Amino acid sequence: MDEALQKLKNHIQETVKLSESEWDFIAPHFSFKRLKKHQFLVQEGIDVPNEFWIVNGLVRSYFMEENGKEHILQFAMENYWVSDFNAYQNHEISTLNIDCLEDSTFLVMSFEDREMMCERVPALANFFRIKSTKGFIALQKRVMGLMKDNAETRYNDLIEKLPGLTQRVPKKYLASYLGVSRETLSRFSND
Amino acid sequence: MDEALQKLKNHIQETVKLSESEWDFIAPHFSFKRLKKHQFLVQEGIDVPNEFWIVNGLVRSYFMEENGKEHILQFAMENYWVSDFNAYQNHEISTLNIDCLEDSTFLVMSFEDREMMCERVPALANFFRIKSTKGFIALQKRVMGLMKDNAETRYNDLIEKLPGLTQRVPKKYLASYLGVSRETLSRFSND
DNA sequence: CGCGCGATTGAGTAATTTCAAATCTAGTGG
DNA sequence: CCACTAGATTTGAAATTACTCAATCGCGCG
Repeated sequence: MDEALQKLKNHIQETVKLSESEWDFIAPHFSFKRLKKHQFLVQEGIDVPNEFWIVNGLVRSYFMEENGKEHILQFAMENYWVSDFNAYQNHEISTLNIDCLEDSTFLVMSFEDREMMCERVPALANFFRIKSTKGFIALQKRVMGLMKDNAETRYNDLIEKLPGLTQRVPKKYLASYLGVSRETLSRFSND
Repeated sequence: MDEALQKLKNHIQETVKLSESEWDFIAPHFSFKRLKKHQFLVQEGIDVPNEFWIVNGLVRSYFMEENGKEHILQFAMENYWVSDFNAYQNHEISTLNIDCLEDSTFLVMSFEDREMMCERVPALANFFRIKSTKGFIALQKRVMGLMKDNAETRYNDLIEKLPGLTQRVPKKYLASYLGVSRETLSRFSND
């Protein structure tokens, strides 16, 4: 836990400066969570009072169609912030599932604490502002890829952006993230 | 200009509280810009020192493939913030074009001013933090739509989300936004 | 040893694209 | 105000691409 908090402190300070007193104010509002592979961080149909910073491990967030088809929205690992941000921000029930692809550990922050801390610690508001902006930019690139590139190009971009992911997750998950059937992925992924 | 600034003040205050002195500090850092239909706000290959708040009008941001195909990333109108946020945030040259689909007016803010104002006026940092988060959520819904829905469903969702857009822009632009050919759009859009 | 999950391969099908041509429409200049 | 033209839309048909369904293969683990 203490080690995790120290990592988080470093993570935040890569983006903004935090005084010791600011950090001492913030730190107690995080709790620690440990999950095993296949356990859920967020489940469809349930409230989402928290967002999570991944200390260690690997998760996927995905949604299901009525017919049962799964679509992976994101893979997230060490240093990523994850949640169903729509449900979290707007106090709705989740439409996403987030489960662990590996044993994972998290620091947990509630919505109320986040808003309160952002009011009290401007540097933290700036931190999340910049993080959100970068998240927005990353998603925009994803949309551009979906519109411009075929599945094979998107596959190559993915393994370039997250090398090692291929070794950590079954290919069917990569297909689900890329938006193609496993069969199609299988036909052009030659390794 | 003054009228535009007043509108912006209201817009910001829908999300956060701003004192009069805070507003008086912020307001002078915006400039006013007026463009006619077909003129460009942002152009591919050029620096993007500014982001823009749309006072009035309608723009599209789009990117081009090497082969010349255009893909519309966003339609933006009154009250929207637009820019090539990737280029703007990371001081890169633009990969996007943004042009006016109607005569439009804007309030202009530079990157340096934004960062400086967010440091000095925490409420503004919170404003942009929340705006970014909502933008992220909206984009995520777009990605989900692209993965889950066929073009016809995406079309219906679009005209539901932005009614009136159909009357304001040629259908080929809607097709470009949706990620289908105009011919395909034509075959299911019956009005 | 065999079960089960994941990956691959094949064949047929569905959806969308591309190319081409015809039709319609709105804005411009005379 | 009208005629004209460029742009926008529609329609048809062929070609492409990815999907689904089905069968098989491969491998790790109990």
